[in-house]
Amino acid sequence: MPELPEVETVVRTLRPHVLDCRITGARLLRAACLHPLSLPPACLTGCRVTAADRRGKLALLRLDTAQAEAQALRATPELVLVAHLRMTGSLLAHPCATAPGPYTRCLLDMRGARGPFRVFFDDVRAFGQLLVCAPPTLERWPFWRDLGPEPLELDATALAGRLAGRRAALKAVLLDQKTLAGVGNIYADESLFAARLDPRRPADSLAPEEVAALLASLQDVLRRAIDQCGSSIRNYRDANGNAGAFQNSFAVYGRGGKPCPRCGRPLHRLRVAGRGTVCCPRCQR
DNA sequence: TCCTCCCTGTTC
DNA sequence: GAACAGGGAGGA
Repeated sequence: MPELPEVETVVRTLRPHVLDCRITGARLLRAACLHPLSLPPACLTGCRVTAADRRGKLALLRLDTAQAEAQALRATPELVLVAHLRMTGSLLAHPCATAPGPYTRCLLDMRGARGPFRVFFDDVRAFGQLLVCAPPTLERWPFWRDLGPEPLELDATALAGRLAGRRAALKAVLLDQKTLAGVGNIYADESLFAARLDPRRPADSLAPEEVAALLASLQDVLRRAIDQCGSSIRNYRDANGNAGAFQNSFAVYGRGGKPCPRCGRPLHRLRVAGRGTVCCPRCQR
């Protein structure tokens, strides 16, 4: 399930493939995977990739339209291709002859200095979405507009401000992309364990030193996960098809019933904010 | 603020 | 053959 570290890894591994390359064709294989605000992917033909970025759990390709085949687009200097991978989405670079698989939802034919190749948007569960649009349209997308700050570019004072007045469970507030952009179930559970905080605590009940501990734990977990190229639970892969390794470092996620790494007592499995949650009732308060 | 739904492969 | 995985939209 691609969260911030997985999307960061996808973007880092995709960037060397696509940067400065031209899109020579685009095929949408499943219409439902296109965001309602999106232009048809075919309009990307002729565009050149100028950047590959990440915002929260979103992967973004920025495109120069100067040589777009669709004449109308040349009035717009830039397009963006936004991919939300949700649960099982992936962006994969393949040789140009590779045929789409059963779960390929969109494919881009590209050409760069090293010749032609393809990028697949694969997604087993079909929860993921693609959005092709001009930057002003992005600002009309409420999810984008309301995204909270990047957790790796935040200080404790700012986090405290974002938790203030939020009476919902701490974990629910961390998963809310308006609070912070990019935290999902894995890294919420792992950082709450590292910070010794009960996921059910009201978010606005944290003392300043607890907020500081939470931010330090979250940033540490995210940085370590990025260093390990993310977590491969089921089918997460980077743009080269390689798995991550951070799943081998989980303290609590997916370890309900197993001994707490800190106190040795069994980890509890519960449901918080409608999500499976693992925590240690003794170590997390 | 919380619940249900979407989607499909895997596990029980 | 049901339960489960879960991010986000939409509704209660």
